[in-house]
Amino acid sequence: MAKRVSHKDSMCGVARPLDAIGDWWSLLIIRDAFDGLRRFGEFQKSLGLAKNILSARLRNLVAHGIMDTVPASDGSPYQEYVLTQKGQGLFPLLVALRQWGEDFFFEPNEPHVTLVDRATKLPVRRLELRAHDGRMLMAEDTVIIVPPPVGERE
Amino acid sequence: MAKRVSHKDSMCGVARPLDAIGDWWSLLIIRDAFDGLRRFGEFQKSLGLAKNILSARLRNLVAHGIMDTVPASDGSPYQEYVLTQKGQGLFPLLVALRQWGEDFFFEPNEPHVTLVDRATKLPVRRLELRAHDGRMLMAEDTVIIVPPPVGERE
DNA sequence: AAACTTGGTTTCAAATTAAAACCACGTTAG
DNA sequence: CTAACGTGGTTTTAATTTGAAACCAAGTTT
Repeated sequence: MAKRVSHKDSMCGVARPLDAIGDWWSLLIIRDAFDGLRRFGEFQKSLGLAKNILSARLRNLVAHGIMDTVPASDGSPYQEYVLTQKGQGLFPLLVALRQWGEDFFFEPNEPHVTLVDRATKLPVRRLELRAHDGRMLMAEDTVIIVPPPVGERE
Repeated sequence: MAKRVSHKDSMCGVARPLDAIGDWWSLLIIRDAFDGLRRFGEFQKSLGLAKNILSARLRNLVAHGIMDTVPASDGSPYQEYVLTQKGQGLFPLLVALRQWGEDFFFEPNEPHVTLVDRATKLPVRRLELRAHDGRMLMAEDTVIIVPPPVGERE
């Protein structure tokens, strides 16, 4: 899980994150964490994956600073897994994934769970990419630029 | 790659998409496609992955309707791989991944590539989740709701 | 003290991934 | 015409990962 440093030595801004969460289960674990699950057993029951795999994934997430272990909140002698700030930073990604799923993986009238504003119970807005000045941007309206070589930055 | 139907029979709005793009390489291929790459060889050179794996991934992406093959645009007798509408729908997710990467995978002053508005060359805005009425929402301000059972929807 | 629960680790078979060799087709060079 | 070459793969084979199931340890309940 660690040695995917591609031929280009330093990994780019997309590849680096993927190294931390780029497998099937990790994002599902994180989603469950956002839904309030904290205990090993809860994750396992919710996801139905083998315990050794869950164990490895949680260890990996903790190693990457995405989750953290804390002593159990109730009296029990076990630990719980909670999202760090870094982990919570994945919320928009999860929303993007969900919205894409809604758009393309469900029949027009197929029912599916919805993410709603807790206060109003209304569905959240669609994520949209905007320019600095607020214009909406499509993929074609953007470019990737590489940073100027060191020494040339003011 | 197909048989991950978890214990719960029908997969949720997060798991379904992950079945299509939930591996390390697929998203990198898609990002390269957004960057304008189209040919087998271009992807392989850019990503440095084994040809059989690239072949399998492209086949999978095409099978999921995320990419499509078209006859080569120049005269060459080969085909090219282009993003479908569904594939282009992944742009926000890619932006989310990139922004998260920038936030947590680079040192404060470490240079990294940036996504900018093609027109102004200014960095794009941060993706933000907003309520129906435009309020910004944090993860804790949202809930997942399940659709009402069939027959109870007006 | 026997059984049970929780949270794992170990073992081992099966599936996936990766590297490398091979191959087919069309183009270019001699 | 034929040999070498570039592109876009497939096949073969070995290494790595995954997953199911068994096992285990510590603490709790009966």
